[in-house]
Amino acid sequence: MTNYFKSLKFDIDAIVQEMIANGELPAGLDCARVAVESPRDPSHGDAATNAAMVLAKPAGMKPRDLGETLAARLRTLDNVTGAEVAGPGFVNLRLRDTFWHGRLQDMLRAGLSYGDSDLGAGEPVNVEYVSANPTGPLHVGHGRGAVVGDALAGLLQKAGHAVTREYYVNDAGAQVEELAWAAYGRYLEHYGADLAEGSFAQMHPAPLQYQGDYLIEVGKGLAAQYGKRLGLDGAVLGIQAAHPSLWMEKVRSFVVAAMMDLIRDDLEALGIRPAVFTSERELVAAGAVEEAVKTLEDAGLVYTGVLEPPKGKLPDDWEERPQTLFRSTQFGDDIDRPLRKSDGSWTYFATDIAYHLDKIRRGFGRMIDVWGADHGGYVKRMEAAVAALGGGAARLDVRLCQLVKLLEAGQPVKMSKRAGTYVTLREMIDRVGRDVVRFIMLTRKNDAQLDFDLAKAMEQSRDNPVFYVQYAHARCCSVLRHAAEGTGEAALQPDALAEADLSPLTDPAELALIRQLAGWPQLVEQAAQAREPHRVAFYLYDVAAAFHGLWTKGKDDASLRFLVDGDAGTSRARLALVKGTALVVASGLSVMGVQPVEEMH
RNA sequence: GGACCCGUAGCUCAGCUGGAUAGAGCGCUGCCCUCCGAAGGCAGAGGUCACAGGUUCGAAUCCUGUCGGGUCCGCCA
Repeated sequence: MTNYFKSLKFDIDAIVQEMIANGELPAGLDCARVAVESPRDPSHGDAATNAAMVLAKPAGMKPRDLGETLAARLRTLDNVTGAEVAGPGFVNLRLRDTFWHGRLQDMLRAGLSYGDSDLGAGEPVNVEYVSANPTGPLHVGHGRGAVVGDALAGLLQKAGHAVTREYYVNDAGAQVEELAWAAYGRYLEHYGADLAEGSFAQMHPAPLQYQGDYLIEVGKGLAAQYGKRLGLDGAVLGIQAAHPSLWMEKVRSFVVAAMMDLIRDDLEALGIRPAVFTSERELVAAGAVEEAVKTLEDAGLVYTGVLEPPKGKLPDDWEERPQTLFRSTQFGDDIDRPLRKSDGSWTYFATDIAYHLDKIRRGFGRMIDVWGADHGGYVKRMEAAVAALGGGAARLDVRLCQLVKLLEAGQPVKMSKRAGTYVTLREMIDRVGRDVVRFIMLTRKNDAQLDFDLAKAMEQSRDNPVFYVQYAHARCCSVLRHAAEGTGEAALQPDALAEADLSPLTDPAELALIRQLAGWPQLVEQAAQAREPHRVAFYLYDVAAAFHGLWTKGKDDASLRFLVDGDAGTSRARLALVKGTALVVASGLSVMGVQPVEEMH
């Protein structure tokens, strides 16, 4: 149990049980709301509990009186040097220095796995993120979803869940068909066709939606694979467009594969590799939608009905008509949602229900989807559908990511595809580096808009959290390198340092740093439960601040330097602290998918 | 008209699922380099936590309403 708050809570629970046995407290007290946390103000001690305030009322006692009784018993614990009642009834605990030295040993022995928790109990969780339509390269908004999803997956993994990272390929539907038209157009152009005239324009009179340059490559690729015979099965096509029934299937799968390669490369540049890619098209072809709808029908949750027209601005082509509806209102949605389009085909919602049923069948009772904020209106119905499919046993948790606003030294970057000022995720990564992208994307909670300043991201100052945290790690490494010249590498291994005599660590700033580091296991659990990976970034910033502060103290007071001339014992104890700091920072960064830096340049 | 998110220092944002005197960075004021990296650190000024009610020992946090900003609202995925 590396989360020391939990072990203190355990001690308090034991005391309460003992008091109940003695008749000092009535039986049947609920200790669930008893909490142990670190006080905001360090002068209040090392840990505080609200036990007296929470239990006072059911016990029929005054909080401060109960607090005094608890405090008296807590003082008898080995690690406790003081327990006082304060404020409305807090019991503040002061812990022996050796207790903190023990925590430092914990982290040295655990290494990078310090903070691993069994909270998740190996429960499988499916985390689906990005899932951008395979119609082009990823943009920076996708990047945020990718980073948040991946870090959340890492966090849940650290908290003890069996995590599967997944990407849903939306390779069915009208958009992909439109993409295929564009690719086919590029293919014809490769052979010199003018799309504005002739058969292509007749068959596809509307302007093409997808005009990215990356499709020129796809057109070339089609030509390389099929020559001039694409769609004509042996006959030579020339530059005239053939009926889509002759080529659509081939072009669609070709262009989707090409786009997915593009996207996979973009993700790879961020160090992200989803373990599972699920194809919408394959699900539909396998009859998964019919099956899912039948499941809902059997549960009596599907009916034919007429929806009220939406309030506010009405779509131009609105007409009232009966349609196939899912009773999502029974699960907290505002209105029931349609499963079929007017042409009888399934809505996207229906196929998405099938997809989530597929996840449930693969053994995931818990699913997390990371979506862009523009899908906000879709959350309730999807969570409702999963609740319906799982019969209460399955749960979907959707996390929305707000927009990323791109800045250049404080000025908004105007993004326009036409003007060529559009910044792709890849360009962003090439410019500032993948670790910087990953870290900055986690410096805001997911449901708040994120300002990403390309210039500031590279700045080397405290204003830039990536730099500040990396700098702390680099400083640790620098001290350890320095020390290694005297003692050799072996003596600086974590296991060796864990055996060191840590009693020289008595300065308040040193103990405060250990306290900060020892909070890592608790932070992992709380952030995982809240599904908020950004907390890791803020935590590491605080750790870095504590470390930089301690470092500079050594400037003013030579006796506080990490390496003290002529005092091998103190130096060794402080090296243990430096190593512990490096380990916790590295452990946190690894959850975020960021590589710790050993030297700054 | 409705749903979801946001409103905390001049600016950008944290706030540990209800705890004590609400925190950090930037900016402002004043300090600290013969010394393991000053790419850092210390101190000061700056707040009716949008507003009004409610819940209780206790609210920035939970509930209701109001105001302001964003996203979205059959047959796009």
